[in-house]
Amino acid sequence: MTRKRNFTPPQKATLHDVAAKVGVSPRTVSRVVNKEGGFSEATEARVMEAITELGYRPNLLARGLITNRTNTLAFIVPNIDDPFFPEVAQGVQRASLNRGLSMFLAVTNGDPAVERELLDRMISQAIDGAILFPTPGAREHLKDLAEQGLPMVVIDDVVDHPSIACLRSDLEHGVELAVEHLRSTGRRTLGMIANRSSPPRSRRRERTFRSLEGEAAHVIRADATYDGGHRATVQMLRDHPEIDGIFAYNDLTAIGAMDAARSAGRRIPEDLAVVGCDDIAMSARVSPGLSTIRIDRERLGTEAVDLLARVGPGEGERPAEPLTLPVELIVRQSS
Amino acid sequence: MTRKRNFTPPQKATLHDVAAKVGVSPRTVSRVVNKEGGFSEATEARVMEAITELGYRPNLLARGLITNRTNTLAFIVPNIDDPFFPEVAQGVQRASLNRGLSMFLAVTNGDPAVERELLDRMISQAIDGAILFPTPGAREHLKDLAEQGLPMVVIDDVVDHPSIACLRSDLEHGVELAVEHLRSTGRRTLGMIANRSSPPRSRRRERTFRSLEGEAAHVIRADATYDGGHRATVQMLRDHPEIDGIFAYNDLTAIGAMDAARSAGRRIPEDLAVVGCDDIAMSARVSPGLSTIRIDRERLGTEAVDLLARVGPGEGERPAEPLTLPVELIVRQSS
DNA sequence: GCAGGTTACGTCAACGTTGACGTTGCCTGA
DNA sequence: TCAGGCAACGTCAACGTTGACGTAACCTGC
Repeated sequence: MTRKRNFTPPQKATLHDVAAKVGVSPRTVSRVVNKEGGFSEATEARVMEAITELGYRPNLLARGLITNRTNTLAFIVPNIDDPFFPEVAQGVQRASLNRGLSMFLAVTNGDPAVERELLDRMISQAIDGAILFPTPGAREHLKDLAEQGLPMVVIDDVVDHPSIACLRSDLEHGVELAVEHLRSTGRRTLGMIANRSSPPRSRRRERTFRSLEGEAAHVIRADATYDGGHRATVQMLRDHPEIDGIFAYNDLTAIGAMDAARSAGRRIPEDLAVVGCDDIAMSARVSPGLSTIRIDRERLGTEAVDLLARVGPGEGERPAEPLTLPVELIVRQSS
Repeated sequence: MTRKRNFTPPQKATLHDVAAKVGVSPRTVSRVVNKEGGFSEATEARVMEAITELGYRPNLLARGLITNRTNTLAFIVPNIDDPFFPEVAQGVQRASLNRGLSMFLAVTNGDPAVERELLDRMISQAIDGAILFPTPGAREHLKDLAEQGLPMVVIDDVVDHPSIACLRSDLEHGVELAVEHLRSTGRRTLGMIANRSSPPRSRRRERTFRSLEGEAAHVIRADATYDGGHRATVQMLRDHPEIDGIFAYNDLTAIGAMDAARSAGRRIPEDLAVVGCDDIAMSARVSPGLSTIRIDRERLGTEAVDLLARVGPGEGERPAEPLTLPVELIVRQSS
């Protein structure tokens, strides 16, 4: 392959270049860059000057190769169409920047194989840690990775391993609040739209709902999307027309449910009350406004980064019990 | 600092480990890993076996250090609360994965200093390229970076440099469609809510609107958010009560405008028509449904990655004219 | 006046990989 | 029969940085 590049390849400056310019050894420049100490103020000044003059930037690959740290973390989400995840990502990035970290964001579309592929690649990139909403069936794989020394934070799932920290929203309490609220407004028969692709052992909303509603609980599992909620509701209202209150896995699902219910001729909230979960921005905007369980998404992100730092290298502490963040019931017009 | 780690440090396998196990030189293993050829099938089989057995993964830092490629790109957006950007990000990631690239996502909050900081950091990480919606005043800085050899794609702005490619939606046509549509439904006085923090030379929606409406055009600049739209509308309807049609910078702004207008006692669309821009998912859900100019966000992302590959190393071609993607008018109930 | 310490450096090797180039051994054709 | 070529390796250095260690000069206290 012929190289047709005709402008000067803009050689990046290295420690050596800076050192040569100042007349010291690269090691001394390195010391200045990393503020290790062991240099005079005069030297420091001259080095700093040369650095700005040459536009020197440390090569993080070389540094990472030897220190085994890259100041980089991965944040892995099942999807990005649901505004919930970008908002958590916002929190993750903010907290990362505060700690001098960069964030890789990746989307799995709920596919464990994709998750695996992404994590493998991230490991090759020598990330310092990963924060993720695990896909179903990922537990063993995650333990493998942890075994290889990758610090991780899993959100809304529990994996028992010394270098995996767990972070959760208090969904159990959220579901209680939702059901209690629906009951208190006189609803007699409740249905729930659960998430088809939740990891089986972490169907916490569904489990709590069932425990509150008993054996006859009406639960349909659907995709955690607008369409999933729509379709599930059509079926639910057809099979059990007596249902007059729905708790949905998340707000997108709930909004789909509301639209489906109205198409089926139900008035909201008169004939059917709907409560969602997350409190995405959209929920306050739809009509009628969607009642929901609010999760503090920004905080979820920042806490995840904090936790990750705590399971990271240098900290021998075993991560404590899963950290649980509180939730809040927001009542709007849909219930 | 004392090391209290008590489980075996999970030494990652290297080329040397694999080589030792198989009884060949690391160079041969490298050849197999990279499918360079120059090895027998028997050797390949034994190497592959050892690789899976040891769980060997190439160290991308070491590889990048020598090849100067990391198969990594940065995608930099002004914010992530506006669903528009995550959806573009989705496209970017999908296209990236197809090409074997990883994506760094970063959010600037519209601050040029943050953008600069982020890009600098990315460069230190030796990314292969960057895709970004530039912040105002970033042009010179971007040229600096391009000069240092970073391939870039800027979206919805134009920067003239051989290693910067430009990608745009046909917003001019979009604005024409919107204004034409509002006029054709009988609106007499139009207002526009523009984006306060657009780079001055790329206020394309605003410029087109002004060129269509003439000198007396009613334009207010606001933050490109729900609240920005809300506030701008309050002011606009107070100062110019005769306005009966609004074109907003984006859908979030438009939805804010609708809410503000209704609070001010206007019926939509009877008293005031509103048209947005983007067609985010929310726009079909709000009530009344928001008419808007649809931008194919996924495609924007994938085209950006394609373009980036074309300005990347090895391709001597100067990027052609800015690539322009078509837009589409979606009429709903708000107009 | 000198042991001992401190400050401000320098030297060297190593991190894991690949580019450039060298070296076998076998096959081929005239 | 042997020059020439090719397949299948191996060797060595380099990428840019930092950890470990060495050292010269100077200071300190007694």
